[in-house]
Amino acid sequence: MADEKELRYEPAAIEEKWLERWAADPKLYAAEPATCGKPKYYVLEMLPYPSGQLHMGHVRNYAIGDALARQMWMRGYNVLHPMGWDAFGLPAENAALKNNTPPREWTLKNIAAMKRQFTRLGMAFDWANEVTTCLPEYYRWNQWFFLRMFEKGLVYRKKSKVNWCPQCATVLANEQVVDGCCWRHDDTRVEQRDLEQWFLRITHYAEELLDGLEKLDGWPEKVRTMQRNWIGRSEGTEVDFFLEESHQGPRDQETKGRRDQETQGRRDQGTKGPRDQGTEGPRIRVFTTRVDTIFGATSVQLAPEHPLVREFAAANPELKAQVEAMIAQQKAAKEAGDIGAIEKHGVATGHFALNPYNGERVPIWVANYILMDYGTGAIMSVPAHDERDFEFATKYGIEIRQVIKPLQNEDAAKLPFCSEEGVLVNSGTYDGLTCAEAQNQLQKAAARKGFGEAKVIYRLKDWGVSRQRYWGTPIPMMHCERCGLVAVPDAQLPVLLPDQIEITQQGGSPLGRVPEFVNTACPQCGGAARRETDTMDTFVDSSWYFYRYTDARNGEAPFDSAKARYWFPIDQYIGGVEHAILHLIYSRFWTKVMRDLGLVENDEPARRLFTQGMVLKDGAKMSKSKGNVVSPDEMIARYGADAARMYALFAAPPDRDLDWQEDGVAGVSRFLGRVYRLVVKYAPVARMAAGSATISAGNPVEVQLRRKLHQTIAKITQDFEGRWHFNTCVAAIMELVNELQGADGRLAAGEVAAPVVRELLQSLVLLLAPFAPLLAAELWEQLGGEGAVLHAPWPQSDPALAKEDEIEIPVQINGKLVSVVRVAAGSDAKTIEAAALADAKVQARTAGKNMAKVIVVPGRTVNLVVK
RNA sequence: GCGGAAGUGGUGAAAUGGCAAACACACCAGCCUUAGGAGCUGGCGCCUGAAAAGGCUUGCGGGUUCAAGUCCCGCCUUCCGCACCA
Repeated sequence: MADEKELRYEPAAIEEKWLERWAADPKLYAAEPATCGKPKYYVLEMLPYPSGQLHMGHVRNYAIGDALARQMWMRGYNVLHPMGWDAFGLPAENAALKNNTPPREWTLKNIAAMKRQFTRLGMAFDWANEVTTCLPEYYRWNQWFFLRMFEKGLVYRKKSKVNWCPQCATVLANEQVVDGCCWRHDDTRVEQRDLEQWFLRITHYAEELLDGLEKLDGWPEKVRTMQRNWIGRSEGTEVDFFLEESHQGPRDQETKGRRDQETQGRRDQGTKGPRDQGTEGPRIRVFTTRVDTIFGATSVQLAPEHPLVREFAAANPELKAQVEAMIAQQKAAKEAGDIGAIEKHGVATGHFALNPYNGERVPIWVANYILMDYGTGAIMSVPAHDERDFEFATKYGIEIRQVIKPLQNEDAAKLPFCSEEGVLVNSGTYDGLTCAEAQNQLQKAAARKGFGEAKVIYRLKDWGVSRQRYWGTPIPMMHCERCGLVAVPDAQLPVLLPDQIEITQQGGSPLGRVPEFVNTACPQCGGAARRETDTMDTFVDSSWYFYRYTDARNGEAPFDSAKARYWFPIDQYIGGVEHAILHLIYSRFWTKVMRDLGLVENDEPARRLFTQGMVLKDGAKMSKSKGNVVSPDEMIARYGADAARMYALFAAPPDRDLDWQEDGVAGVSRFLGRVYRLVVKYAPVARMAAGSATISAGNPVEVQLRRKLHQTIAKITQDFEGRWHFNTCVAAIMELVNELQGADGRLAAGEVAAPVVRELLQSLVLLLAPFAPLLAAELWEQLGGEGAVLHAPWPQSDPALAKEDEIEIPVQINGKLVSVVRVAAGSDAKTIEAAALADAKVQARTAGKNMAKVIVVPGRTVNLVVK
């Protein structure tokens, strides 16, 4: 036996030794071809942005995935566990500005640095299929997909209001705007500008993206809910209100509007149908989910940007000024991020519209709470049955007419009444119908008479992919003076991003300032053409990178469909919840497009999704400005990679936020030291048993130690399959080690047979391997284990050995714990009851009392109900 | 406002409706020593008590149950997402 005093756990020495060996064996983590005969398992962690430094969030994310990948290898799966770099994006340009380093150089340098960190952490990645999104061999396929989508009509160009960050000098997606500020610059307000933009028609798949969520039961409910809300499906009706032709000049709008309602409102309903007036004339289309309340519509409200408003304003300078003020105020509020807090207000236009169902004349207003980019940008206002309309009508004295009577509490008919639990009143021939019936009939009537239809609308918008930036995938289109918009032919791909470029802080696209890039020949007519200078949103890169991992060196296609068919869907995807909506919805969209192109067969990219919690320090997100950043390099230098990784798994369940405490890392490192000394101390005994030595029945120490071992195996194996509470897995390993250490004297005295020692120590090391792979590799070798620990079979729990033969049963009297009795495991209720009643403490407390009831839960508890 | 998650010792946390606080961190006491950021042993929820012992305890208030941290109802707090979505 080695002298324990001389044994010191030196993580640096052990880890470096094994990292060197692994580096010499690049095939170690390589995925095997489909023909290998093993079941496949694709485990994927979200790829990092190459900022130059891994942070603790990465360490945690990749420690989780690495543990899973390693365990699956040990369980005999063909594992694909790749890694890559989300390498396009703004920081590279910002760095270029700051340090005068070209983005490409800066990015590649960062990648090299982070790859070293990954390697130093002992991550089991298959680098043979590394993907770097900023290289032409990757981004050419972004362009290729863009062209395929263009052919399928999924790409279009539209002038639209965009969020503009003056700091980035670029367009932001809605989702990149946080509280009215840029997501990267939370002190910079986003402005609204009008630009020609490229869009991907993700809304084409809105329904499928929504329905597909039902089947994604391996995804967290939270993520599914967020996506559901993001898609925002809404069933309703579009209805045309007819525009009354008599245009009138400006006047006292408020009082006039009010008087009109009073006289009009009492008019017999339905006498003046849509056929009588204005069927052919101009209309205002509104969207409503409550067409059943249409007889209560006492005004029509338009968004300030509505085209009709512009028309009205053209002839009415006063209105024009008011609307412009409204738009300016809205814009200011949006930029300040307190839209929503803004008070509802509006202006009557002096024009009137006719309710298509009864011809009732209602005033047309412009209101600041109507959104141009949702629905039709116009609503019918029903103050009696909508809270916002109620607030507005109250403020301006617009009539509030109840047309739905509640089914319950009819007396307490407090307005606004917004529930659909009611029947129609004041609604002509529709009186008495339930809301649902009325909606149905009113829709049919509208369709029949040609002034409306049932309609489903979505909150989800098409994906604006244009960016006026340099460091991104060039959009493969050109503008020919003669032919117009022309797609770059496949044969000319990739459209290369020029290397020589001056990065400045000026607005507009940097590519526009590179004549060699911009000036080109039209592939159709050969004449002069200008290349599109927008580049693609980096979410494009991350929407399909995981397919490329299956075939990353393919020069003929984005990937080989046969390979994708084998590996997809991803069995387990792991990443931060901050990507719950954007990245994950775009990825799902891309998968569906690829399926429709015939490239893949799966409908969804990932079967299971896991979102890990954040890593905090002192209860706050780590950030440079707070000065609370913990560097992985420092942790590795002090405690070793194994300790840093294992702490990340031990400190909290993986789905919860984790507060990084260095003392905790030190504790894990001390624990690994105990394991190291224990295993090394008895390794010679274990090695003695090598070969065919069998384990005999065993003495009590052996039985007890093996029991603990097999219980631990069972617990950890189960956790990998279900809950993923790796914190309790590590705790279980600690308990096992504590038990072994407690038996140190017996082990030293040779009371435990060598084959048992071998079983105990080898199994311990195997259980440790997913969490502390470097130490496990060393100890596996010391124990004389065969081959790489990575491919050693995962230990099997023998239930017969794990079983306790005596258990403790708590005894309660009236639900209060009184005593504990020991019985043989598996005892029946009668035996347990007898043991409980025989207990001295129990007898003392029940003496002379009436036993009303005895509840025995075998293996669990006894509860005596005593009066 | 709407939706979701969470609230347990000094700290991170554990607990298929069945002994609350496993496993650690910190702290306290002791041992060892070629003095280390080492190792080993023991203690450690709160209150009363010298002790023995007893009582209390999972954000608050109710409820279901023989039995509730766990299930149900209401409330409070924190965090996250959405937010004038017609």
